[in-house]
Amino acid sequence: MESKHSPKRATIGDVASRAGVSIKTVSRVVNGVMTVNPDLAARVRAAAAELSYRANPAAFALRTGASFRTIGLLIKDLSNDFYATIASAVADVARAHGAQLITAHAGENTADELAVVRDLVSRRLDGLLIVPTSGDHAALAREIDPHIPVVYLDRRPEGINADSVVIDNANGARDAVTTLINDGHVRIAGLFDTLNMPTMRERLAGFREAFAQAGVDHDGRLIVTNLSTPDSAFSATSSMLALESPPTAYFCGNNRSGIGALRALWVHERIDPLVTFDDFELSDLMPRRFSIVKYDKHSIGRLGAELLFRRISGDQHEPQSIVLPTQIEKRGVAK
Amino acid sequence: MESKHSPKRATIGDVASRAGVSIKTVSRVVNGVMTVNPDLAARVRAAAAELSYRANPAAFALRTGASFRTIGLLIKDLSNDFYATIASAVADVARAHGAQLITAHAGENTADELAVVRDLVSRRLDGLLIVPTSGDHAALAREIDPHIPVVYLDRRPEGINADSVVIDNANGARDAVTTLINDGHVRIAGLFDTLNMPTMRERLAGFREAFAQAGVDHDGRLIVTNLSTPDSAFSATSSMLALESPPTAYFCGNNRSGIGALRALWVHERIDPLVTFDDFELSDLMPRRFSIVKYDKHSIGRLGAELLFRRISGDQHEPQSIVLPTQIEKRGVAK
DNA sequence: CTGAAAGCGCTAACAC
DNA sequence: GTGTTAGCGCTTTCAG
Repeated sequence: MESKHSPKRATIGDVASRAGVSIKTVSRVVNGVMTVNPDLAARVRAAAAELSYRANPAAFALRTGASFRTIGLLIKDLSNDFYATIASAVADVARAHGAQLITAHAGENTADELAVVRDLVSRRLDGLLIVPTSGDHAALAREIDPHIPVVYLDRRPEGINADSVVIDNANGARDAVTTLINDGHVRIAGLFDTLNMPTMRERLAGFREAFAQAGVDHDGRLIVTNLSTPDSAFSATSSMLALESPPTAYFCGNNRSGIGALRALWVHERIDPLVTFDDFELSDLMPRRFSIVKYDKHSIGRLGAELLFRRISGDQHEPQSIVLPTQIEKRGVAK
Repeated sequence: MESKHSPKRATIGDVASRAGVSIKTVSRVVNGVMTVNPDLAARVRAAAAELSYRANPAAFALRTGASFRTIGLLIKDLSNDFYATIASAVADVARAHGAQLITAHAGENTADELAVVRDLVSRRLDGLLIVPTSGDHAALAREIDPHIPVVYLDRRPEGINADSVVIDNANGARDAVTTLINDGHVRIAGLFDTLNMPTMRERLAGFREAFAQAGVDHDGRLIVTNLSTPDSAFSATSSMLALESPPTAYFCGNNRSGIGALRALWVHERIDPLVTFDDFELSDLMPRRFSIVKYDKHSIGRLGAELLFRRISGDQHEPQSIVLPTQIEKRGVAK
């Protein structure tokens, strides 16, 4: 993959001979460092412009040992709003530090993810932000050059000591379910995505903890998992509504199941209370009232990137884990 | 066991002396090129692992003239779904070509955008995808190294001859408004964002063209611009509803204004036909029927990136402009 | 204030 | 099959 467009690129030597000066003078002018005779400087600048000279970053980096001022972000998929928001925040922080951001898709399986990490590492980036897809964080860590700082996002790193920024999933779910229990609900449906995701396991754990703390028994048949789309949550909710004694309230582990459940309730003209993890666009316009467990997606990226740049500039403190709090908020409009 | 705080990075020379071979042998093993005595190869690999050796990409690039296998995407903001979808598609194409993607935010003003372009260009990326923010495309083009292929997205490049992928805005708007006219509507509201955006101007032009083609006069007072949020479109629509003779149908230039107008109609319990440019998440769940002018966001990124990689591999054809068609589709659920 | 020469880490020729 | 040497484009001593 070599870009061969037009003739050849001008080097510093070409500029020097065209300007009738030495290479070093060009270097000085280009880098704007040290004083240079204004006459010569002007000649150099003219020559550089005529040849549309651009410094070779590889040569610069090789000689000076400087980095490419680039960090990497490994996420599942940029088309997902959750990851896009994180990437946006990271890109802003990177820019503020004079760096750019490479966003890499982790792909579907662990092997792909490892290959991408390898690629990223081979580029000698200044640092890496990772939202782990595979469960094997140690395998990931093994790929990573010890010289490259890494911050893990959204999943607590397992088996390795590293910086991370995570959401307080268990407590967020527990608090939400507790509000339902306090309102007298016992038959509370729990709709979750696949438990392969650590975040989902934590939310389910919080769900159960709420009952344990309240000393209330919960009917395990009201828990459904592997709901990865609004449609599957719609079906699951519809099925539950057909039960002899249907749930009287709903807790959803993420916005996709929340949206599906909301739609089912709406279609069946039920107004049972529902609380779902995650906010989503237009949640305010949903045609019924419900609650969400909200957190600051943007902060995941921002704080993670700030942690990373602190490491990049030499911070040697013990790795820390930032846990982002959740809030319960009302959404939807009463019709 | 290697130290986690190795002060310096191992070079090929370190590996060579540790393995007791020459530098060249290490190079061969590392690059997997040419046959090497298995014994030596094993020794080299062991030494490389012990020193956790990683090739220096700057030295490699400098020596071989190879690129960093990186393309750039300049967009306004990754937190916007439109751009995130494009970025996602581009990232996938890049990956398929063994490259990674730097996504850069253009910032608020033209100066920022130029600075970012300069940064990107100075990195000698293999190619650049640009969604221009400022109107001055020529100024952008002037910053760009002639060796770097560029593809413009979503806005037709003005004053320069370059590849581009754009949406058929004018025809999409015209067709949509024509359906309303054909249904007998004359007092059709037109809600648009700022006309500083070329896309918005094209959609407004299409709006007007529909009337011209139908030979119908349109009341210009029903056109509102500078609607950048759902809230402002909500207000604008509410005001129109209070007119002596309110509009009987609505056309919205993007999903922001569409959402605001829908909400206003819903609140005021009106069921006048509405068609808006852009799809949006949950459009299927909106509590009333309406139509959208849809196009394939993903294709903007995918086709643009494919065009770019064709240039990168040496395609010298005349620049081409791909115009993506639009479709009118039904959305929302009848209550 | 400017120039000549050395060398960053690596690979491409060419020797052995 | 393996080692030696030169040099990619640049910055950095160190002289002039």
